[in-house]
Amino acid sequence: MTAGRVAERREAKVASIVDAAWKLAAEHGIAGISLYALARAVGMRQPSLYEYFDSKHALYDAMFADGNRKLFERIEALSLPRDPRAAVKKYMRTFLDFALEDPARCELLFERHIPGFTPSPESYALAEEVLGRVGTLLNEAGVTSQGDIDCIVAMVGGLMAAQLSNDPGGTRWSRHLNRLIDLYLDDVNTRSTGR
Amino acid sequence: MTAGRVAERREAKVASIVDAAWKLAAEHGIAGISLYALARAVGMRQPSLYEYFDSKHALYDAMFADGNRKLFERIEALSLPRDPRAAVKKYMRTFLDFALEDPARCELLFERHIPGFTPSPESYALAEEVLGRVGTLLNEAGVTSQGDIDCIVAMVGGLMAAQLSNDPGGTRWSRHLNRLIDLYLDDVNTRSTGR
DNA sequence: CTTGACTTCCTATCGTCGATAGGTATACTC
DNA sequence: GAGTATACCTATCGACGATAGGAAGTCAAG
Repeated sequence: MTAGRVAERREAKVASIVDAAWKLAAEHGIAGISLYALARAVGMRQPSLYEYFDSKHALYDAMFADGNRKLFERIEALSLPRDPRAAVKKYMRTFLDFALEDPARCELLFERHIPGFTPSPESYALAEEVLGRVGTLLNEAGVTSQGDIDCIVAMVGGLMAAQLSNDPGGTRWSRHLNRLIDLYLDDVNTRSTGR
Repeated sequence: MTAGRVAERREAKVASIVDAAWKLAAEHGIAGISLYALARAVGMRQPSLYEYFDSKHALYDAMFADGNRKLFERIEALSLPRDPRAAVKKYMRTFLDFALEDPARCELLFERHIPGFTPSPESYALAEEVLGRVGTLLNEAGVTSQGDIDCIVAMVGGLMAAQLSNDPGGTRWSRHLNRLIDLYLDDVNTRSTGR
């Protein structure tokens, strides 16, 4: 597992390229990254990038994995309240804040903004880990059916997309998050304990 | 206003190009349209398209307007029930069905899938007409605050996006539409008639 | 320390794409 | 019938992602 100097140097370089790519994405949108500009940003010529990524999509895949890893870390660092409903709220709020703080990242991770790009199975596994936790958290809050989980996830996604495309940086949609969660969880409760 | 033979021929040609573009979009995705292929599909060479559209974005703009016009027509043809809640449901269902029946169109009209594309004010006005009707319909159903309208629109959008990207052609998310509308309208009701 | 292999970066070039320049034949107008 | 606008063409541009092939630097084995 110990990398060896070569592999270590290589990994560091890959990481620095991905970092530079995020900066360019923030400036020009996720689809606005040009390999020429990216190469110059890390002191290279464009073809040299192919030493580290087989294609532009491979770069996007690395960014996708990187973004999901950051999200996972932030969620890992969370100390969730005991109350399941409060935990769901905190989790979802953390997710929403993360998504909204970088539109370009959001486009890559949560919208299908790059024509033809599909994350590799390894990268997607990271995304599913985050989604899996939503499932268990919701379970603990009394949400057991997949349909209900789907609805809640879709609602949060809807808030995110609307916020991002109509009022980026604002809170016109995101501020409704907690209320919507309460609304839905109350309904689930009513349905399960005799209506 | 009467077109004259030249303008008439021109309009017909523009319409046929837009139609061909929708076909290509259905095949290769909205971003996968190449002007070369589009030109050949209507029996032209690529530069000749510039006789009808100043740029590719102008083509997208025409498609955006065309799509919204089709949506508006379908909504116009609707005979809405007197019951406001039923009317909202029927309207939203019509919208959702329309959105889901052509993923490529959906990407152009309701997601921001083309890097750098923003519809022209004239084209966007068509979209706002559809959105405006949602507002009045919801008003009649007792939803008066902008925040509530935002939430409902976001929820429907969330269902649409989730359905399209995770289960295109299916109903895993879209089938929850009516229930979600009921849930939210009930809540609005509870809030307004003393809680 | 030297040799040979691997790593890392380069220049040159390709094919595709959107876009422009400039020309020509057809169609309409006076 | 002459002049103009329309509608299409060929040729070419510049930007982009990608490939070919080579040169310098790094590193480990003898």
